[in-house]
Amino acid sequence: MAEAEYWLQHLQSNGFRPTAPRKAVVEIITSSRRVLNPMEVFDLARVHYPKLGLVTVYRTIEKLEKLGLLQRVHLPTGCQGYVAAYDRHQHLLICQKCGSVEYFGGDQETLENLLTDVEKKSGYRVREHWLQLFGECADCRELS
Amino acid sequence: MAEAEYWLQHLQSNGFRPTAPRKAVVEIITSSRRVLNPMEVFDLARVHYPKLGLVTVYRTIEKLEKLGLLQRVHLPTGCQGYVAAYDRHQHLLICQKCGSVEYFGGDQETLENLLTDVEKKSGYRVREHWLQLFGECADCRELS
DNA sequence: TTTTATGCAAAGTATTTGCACGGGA
DNA sequence: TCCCGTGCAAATACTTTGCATAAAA
Repeated sequence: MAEAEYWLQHLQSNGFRPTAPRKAVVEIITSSRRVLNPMEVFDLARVHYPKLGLVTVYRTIEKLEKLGLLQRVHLPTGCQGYVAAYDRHQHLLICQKCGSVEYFGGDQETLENLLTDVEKKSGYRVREHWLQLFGECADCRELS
Repeated sequence: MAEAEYWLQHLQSNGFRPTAPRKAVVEIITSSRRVLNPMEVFDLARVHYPKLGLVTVYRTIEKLEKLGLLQRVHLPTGCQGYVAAYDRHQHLLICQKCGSVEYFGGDQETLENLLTDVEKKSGYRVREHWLQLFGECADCRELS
């Protein structure tokens, strides 16, 4: 639970109190390999902290996102999913079977070449990019 | 308005009637260079067809999306935007100033190399991908 | 003791559904 | 005439806000 500890310290050093409800939310999110939406976080965190309110989940997610700890993820099925942000970019690799999410570094140079190429052809100045890949993770491929 | 005609024929050949409300919706969407959400489509289409109801906009969008004519676009600001689908992929180039959207072909080989590289490193089997670029279009760059 | 955080309830917002009427085939 | 499509109203789902109480500093 080291990651959760770190998040709580991060909250604290930004003037937010590391309370029990926030701890419950943070622990669920940091220990999940999947994208979770607010209701899922609520249901999971409530097991450990039954008094938790859904509103607190929303408010905690909002703060974590602003601090850059949490990243919102857009999926074909919905856009209120969140995962721990290990990168500023949405360079995600999402398993369509088990829902697990991971970041990939990829070949930075290849991607930059692609962006430069598009800039030349289109006349755009590219400032940001989202790249998300969907497929089957190694574990799910083994099982099938 | 050739594109709108084509969409209406497409609707018709799939058993849906080319009615006046649908025509109003289709004309707005096919003539827009920007991503539009259902309410924007409603407001714009209503100018030409005042009796239009918002529900019909939702239902028409749903049909157009299923037929593959319309594609839902996820943006940082929201996920209920739609643009004409000229490609199965979300290879979009979006202007952060004027909101205009275009598709880019890019260098297919470069992208495929990138995906293959990620597959090797991660053990994933990649089935789909989304690539969206955000920046400034040529017109907006000129103006600034 | 002071200030922030919480949970409930209520208010907004966005989207979908039920249904009687209207219009295309 | 028949059936699909429409718009209204109501229902539903999701998210935010107001406020009195509770908990942290």
